[in-house]
Order: sequence, then C-alpha cells, then structure tokens
Amino acid sequence: MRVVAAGKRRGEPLSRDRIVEAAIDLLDAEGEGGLTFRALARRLATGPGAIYWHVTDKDELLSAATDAVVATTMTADAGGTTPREAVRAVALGVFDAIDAHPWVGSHLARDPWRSPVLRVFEHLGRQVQALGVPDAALFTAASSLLNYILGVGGQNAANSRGIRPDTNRVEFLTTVATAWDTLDPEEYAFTRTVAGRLREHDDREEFLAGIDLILAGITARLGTPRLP
Amino acid sequence: MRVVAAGKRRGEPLSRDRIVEAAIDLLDAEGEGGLTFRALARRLATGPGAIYWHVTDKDELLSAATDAVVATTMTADAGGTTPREAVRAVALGVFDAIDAHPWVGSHLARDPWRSPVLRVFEHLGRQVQALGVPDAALFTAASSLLNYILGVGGQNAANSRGIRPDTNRVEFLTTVATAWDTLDPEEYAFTRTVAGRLREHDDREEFLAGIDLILAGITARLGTPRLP
DNA sequence: ACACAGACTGGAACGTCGTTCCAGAGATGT
DNA sequence: ACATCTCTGGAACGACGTTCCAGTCTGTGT
Repeated sequence: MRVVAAGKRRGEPLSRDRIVEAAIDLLDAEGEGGLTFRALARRLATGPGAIYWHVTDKDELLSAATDAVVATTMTADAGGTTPREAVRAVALGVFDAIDAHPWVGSHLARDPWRSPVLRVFEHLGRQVQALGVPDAALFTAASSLLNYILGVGGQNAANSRGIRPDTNRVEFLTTVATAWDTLDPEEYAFTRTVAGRLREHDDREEFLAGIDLILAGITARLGTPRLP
Repeated sequence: MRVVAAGKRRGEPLSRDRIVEAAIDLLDAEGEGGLTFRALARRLATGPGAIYWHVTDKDELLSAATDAVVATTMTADAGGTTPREAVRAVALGVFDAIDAHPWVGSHLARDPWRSPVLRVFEHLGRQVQALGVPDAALFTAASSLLNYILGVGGQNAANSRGIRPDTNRVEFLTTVATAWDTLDPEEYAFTRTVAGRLREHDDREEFLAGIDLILAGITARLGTPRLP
C-alpha cells in the first residue's frame, strides 16, 4: 500500500505520476532519443532502480506518457455542434497534441487498439453515427478517419524529427520544395507541379482539408451504398 | 573503385546490395528488433567493421531496406485502367508490401518526403489529376490518400508487432474484439457496437474501402469546390 | 618479378543503453 | 523493541551502435 501522507525521505516521494511527468518534459525538451532511464533518474534525483519500482518497462513508460498527453485532449465532449464540426474538433485535438509533442505521433501507432486511441475512435464513431451512416459502413468510416489522423500524426512526428529546434518551419518546407524542383521533370511531373502548394501550405489547414475530404466521401455515400 | 570480377577472399565479396538483402531477411525473420550489426555480421560471415565500409549508418541501412522493398511494388505502371483502379492498384501495392514485411510500415513514415514514398505520392497524384481534380485541390487529394495509406501501414506494423509468428491472425482479432466487449457500455458505446465488424473484417478489403471512401470524397467535390 | 597503394576486411574496444540485483533506509504493525 | 514491508539508489550485466586499426587482398607501375 502506498502511504497517503508523504513522508519526506529526500524530496517529494517518487510516484508514477511524477515519473511520467518528468518523462514528458524530457521528451519535449530532448526529443525521442532523450528519454533515458539514467537521464530520468538524474532529473528526479534518484537512481534507475527506483524508477523500475513504479514502472515495469520503458515501453510502458512511453505508453503512459502518450496516454497522458492525448487524454487531456479527449476531455471536452464538443457537444451542441454538428457532427461534422465535432469530428473536426476531435481530429484537431489529436493534431494539436501531436504538434505540441511530436514524439506522440510516433508512439500513437504502437498500440493501435489501446487507450487512448480507442477513445479517439469512440468519439469519431459516435459522430459518424450521428451523420446517419448505416451500420454496415460505420466501422469503415470511423477507422478511415482514425487511420488518416494517425497517418498525418506520424508524418508530423517524422518532419519534426529532422528539424533542429532552431530551424524555422518555413525554411524546412522551402528546402523540401526546392529539392522537389530538382527532380526529374518526367518521372516526377506531378510532384513538381504541386511543389508550390507544399511551400505555401499550412499543415493544420491541410490536415483539416483531408478530414473534410473523407467526410465528403462518407456523406456522399449516404444515398448510394456502393460506388459504380 | 570496386572490383568488377569478384575475387574471392573468403566467400563472395561484401557489397551494399548483399548487406541490404541480408538485412531484409533478418528483419523478416526476427522482426524489427532483429536487425543488429552483430547479427548481420554473423549472417554475412564477417565483422561489424566491414559492414560500415559499405553503409554509413543503421538508419541508412533501414532506409535502404525499406526502399528496396517498396521499390519493387512501384515498378508496374498499371496503365490502361481507370484512374480509380490505378489508385487502388498503387495503394494495394504498398499495402501488400507492408503486409509481407511489417517492419516497412514503421519506417515508411520516418523519412516522409524521400524516395520511395515520393514515388508513391507521384503515382497517386497523377491518377488524381486524371480524375479531373482542379489544380487547387490536387495537393490535398493526393496527400490525403498518402497519409491514409501510411496510417494503415503503421497500424499493420503495430498489429503484427504484438503477434507471435505462430499466433493466428483470427485469434488476434477475436482477442481484441472480446476485449472490446468488456469495455464500459456507456463510455464505449460505439466501439462495442462495431466489435462484431472488427472480428469478421478483412484487413485488405477494409483498407480498400477506406481508399474508396476518400476517392468518393474527391469526386464528390468535383462540382462543388467547398462544402457548406 | 616485385614492391607500393589503395580497397576492403574483421575483430577488439569504447561508451551508452535497458534492465536486474541487492544492501539498506524509512515507515508501519505488534 | 523488534520484525516486516515499502521503497530507494547505486553497482553491475549484457547487448547494442559505432569507431579504430592492424592486417589482407588486388590491381598497377616499374
């Protein structure tokens, strides 16, 4: 049993919550590779062994950290609005969480059907249901939205991985876009034509446009269950 | 300069291609954690140092391995069919590659705008263009498809990570589905209603259904550029 | 024929990581 | 007071990515 009123051995007593919080700080500050049991121990003024009493694994610690971050975005149940706006709100919540903590994007997809991804799925599904999608298409619609969100999340994580914290986002995009301009004009004809869009696009709006696209597909099917 | 006609020191001479091939074998056999410079050296009957002469990094080796796998799926240029079928063909190619080599799913998203993901993007974009999508919506449509594909790929990789090679796929799904049945009936109302779908669904068909959904969204917009 | 130069090898070694182990400190029950 | 349990933190283990380097091989110039 844990002690309710904390006796103070050295500082505050170690606890799972304190460890997870420190892990999040470390990941935010140092990136994905910055989370180390030794660095964590240093930050908590203890040894690695003490951490293992509260946490079984590094995987479990990472899952707990991502859970903690995503859980905060799933609190408000954007009610009263239209289903479309509710879907956008849920999706944006996940997007913003990944934007603020890029490492979340990489590890969201590690445990697919575990919380809190499952909670996202649940929220999306309810709104899809509210759109009037027939039962037979519910699973497809909700998981398509989820897969798209997870895909963008992974991309954002990958993008921010290659960027030094001081580098500007715009610089990065122009770098990629100019790299596209040097591609073979025949082999990469399409890519070159949209290089300009890449340079000037806004990640958040582009993400939302994709959500709208899928929503348009879902609602377009409401009358015609199968495409020709 | 490399020697053209191989002198045989010990066995065949080491080469970047042989190393990448061995890395793919190792990843397929042992999973993502199985790729080790020591294991690779053992399999190639050499030492770790020799490998580093042909490959700069473990990251580079992983990228080369994923490139080699995905490149084989991008060879045939499914011509003569409708744009819709061509998009499905490209998407299925990536899906099947990830299905055969699950580790690819995890590392496809690491370098977003690098080959061969860029080649997939190019192929998707051309077909989207052929659908008659206006220029302003091309980038959004193509990258939505790509993000969805990468999202599903990541999920598949994550799923196969938790499965022992002997475990059946059906067993796994029933395990997850029955786990869903024990969820809180109120908090996870939607998830529980689609648990049956999860149990009986086919990954490949579900993936294709998602592609169709996005395509439906793309074509639905051809007349109405903005949704209300 | 013979040495020299560069390409290429492979094993040893370094530092770091995740994880385990355990001697002990602090609190609690009797 | 003692015994017991919870909890700590530093040492130690094995494996990893990577570097180093003495050495081997092979083609070339003489």
